[in-house]
Amino acid sequence: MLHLLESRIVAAVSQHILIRYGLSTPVVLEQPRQSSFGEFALPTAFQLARELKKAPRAIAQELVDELPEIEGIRSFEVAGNGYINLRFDRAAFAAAVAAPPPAAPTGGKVLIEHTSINPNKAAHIGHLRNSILGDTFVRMLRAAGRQVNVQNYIDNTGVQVADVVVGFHFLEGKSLEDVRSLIETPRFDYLCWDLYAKVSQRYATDEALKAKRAETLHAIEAGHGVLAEMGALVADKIVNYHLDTMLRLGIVYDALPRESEILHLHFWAAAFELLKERKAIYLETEGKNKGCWVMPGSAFSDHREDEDSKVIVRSNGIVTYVGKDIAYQMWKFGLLGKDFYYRHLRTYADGHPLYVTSASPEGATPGISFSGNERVYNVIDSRQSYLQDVVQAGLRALGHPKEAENSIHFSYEMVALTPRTCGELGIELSDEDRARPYVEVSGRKGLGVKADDLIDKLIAAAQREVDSRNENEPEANRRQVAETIAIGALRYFMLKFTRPTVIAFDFQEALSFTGETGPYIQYAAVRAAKILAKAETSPALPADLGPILEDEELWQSLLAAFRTDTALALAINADEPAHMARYAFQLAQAYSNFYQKFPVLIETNPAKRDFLLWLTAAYRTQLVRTLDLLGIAVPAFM
RNA sequence: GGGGACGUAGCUCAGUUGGAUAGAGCGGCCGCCUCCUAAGCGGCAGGCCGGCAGUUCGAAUCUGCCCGUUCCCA
Repeated sequence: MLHLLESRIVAAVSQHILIRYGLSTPVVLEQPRQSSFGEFALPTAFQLARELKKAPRAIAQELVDELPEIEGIRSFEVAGNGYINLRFDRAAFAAAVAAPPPAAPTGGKVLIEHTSINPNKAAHIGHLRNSILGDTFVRMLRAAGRQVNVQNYIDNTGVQVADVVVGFHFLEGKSLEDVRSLIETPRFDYLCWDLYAKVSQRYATDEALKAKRAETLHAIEAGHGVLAEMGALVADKIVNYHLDTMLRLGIVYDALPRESEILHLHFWAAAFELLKERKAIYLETEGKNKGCWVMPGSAFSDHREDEDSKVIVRSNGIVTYVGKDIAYQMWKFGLLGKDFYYRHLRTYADGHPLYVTSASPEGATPGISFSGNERVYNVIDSRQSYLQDVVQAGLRALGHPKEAENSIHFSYEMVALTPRTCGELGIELSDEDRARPYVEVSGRKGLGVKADDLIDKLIAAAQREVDSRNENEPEANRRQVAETIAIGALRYFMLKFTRPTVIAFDFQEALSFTGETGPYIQYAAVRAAKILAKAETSPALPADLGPILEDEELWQSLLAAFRTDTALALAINADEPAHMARYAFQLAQAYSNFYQKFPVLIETNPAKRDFLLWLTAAYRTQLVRTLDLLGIAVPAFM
């Protein structure tokens, strides 16, 4: 609604400036710093001042005198040294906001790929940031009417899986049958976590073991033999663990594209031919990269010379990860001329299916494709930005500038640990590390906080709070509420930081449920629900709003309740879920203020009571909706 | 050596794309439950927006050069 009014103002003012001054200055609307200044401010006079060579204030006065009437706006006035402040027609705004128009679907297919954890060990907090960011952005885009598919890429044939197989087979002498029974034991993913760390450490001193690594990797890539079977068993089982962990956070997927199918369906071979044909890569004939197929450095970076070329195919004929990534990215846009087969893997509780890729039509569901997207978001941490640049350059060199433009590296900084938290976890730090602001999580060193452990710890902390406040509620309900609060706390914590900010993870901070946290926002929604449940009447807007809305505080409360669409548009435009999280907190703050100042149920003026109840319902709706965008549910009680 | 990100209150971070008196949470101090849930609300204290120069009517925001932290590529 607010959004609609904004575009109406922008259109009217731009039109006026074009006619009056013959200028097509972009009109910007701001929210005034002080609410007493009005609902919107136009800094347009400042922008015009330069071109018109007149004082901003004089231009502002001219505009105010001459601007036509705009539906929904009560007044314009000059303020400060040239601002134009706008005030709404309050009753009209309330009436319009009570009956909002439905959002229309827009745009083509969008693909978001997130999570993409190596299937060789349990997920950790760094992975949680990835998944929560990706999932939240999916929710935001869908709410804005976009058609979004969600993928979780599975590198089931990579070195990390190979390392765990090396551990089982060569270090511990386990047979295929041993592993087959081992994967059914509880917390197999934790067992792999430790084994992976152990193998990684061992490589440093054990050359013989390290030699087994390449052998194992080749066997897994080829896809047959005992080592390959063992790798498949491990990877499939760990993927299941990851899916379950993410499901605890309400995160689901549409498809799991796997590296094994990218290999077996020869995606790279098709891409290689195209890259050669379009001269995107060339065969190096001298220097250190002699015999390699390389992409010139100038193709992917303004600051690089051609000598800084990136090797795509090594001189021994082995393709690098970037090469395979280019092929895969081409598939995402439907530029490869190849597709996977898709096999049904599981059905989520809401009935929506999850597919995994397959190399043959046997057992596949016909008529499905996740290829051919218009826009692709890859949620990957910022350490990969160099490689993502190369992938993007690959598309450009192949003659697909539009697809390169629509390849978005949705990057974010890592989650590290504070030295204090390392201490709490019993991780020994060097003096050098202790002096650092944060310590990087490392799977190789087994250094990190496992996702499920963190979730369990959060639930336990929430459970203590819930139990102490709600003795009379049945235990099952209290458990349910504790889980909802824990997930709310975790998701909000991961979302409150903007993407380029390194999160120095600290248990004390993450376990806090007061202040700027998920539970604070949930609490606001619960309080509103309680009032609505206790009220005898159902909320309805009273006929005569005039006198009620003259109360400045009430008017500000009403305004604050209806900024969701504007906030969503801004957050999507900035590719920044943190903006949405921030808005959710501000909405909850606005409601908490309203709650404190205006006791609804004891209000004696009937019209005012109706209005307060109606506004409570409005806040409740907006809070639930905004929290849903963040993937946070509202508990039944708190 | 080259490139990216960051530097804002004691701590952790926002800052709507260059606008009015720089904000929030935590921590500290003071206050508010006879009244819809105190996981809440109000108040106070706390700032050379890393430094210097420049662009602009106007800079935390843009440009250049330094200093510091960090990631990546060699």
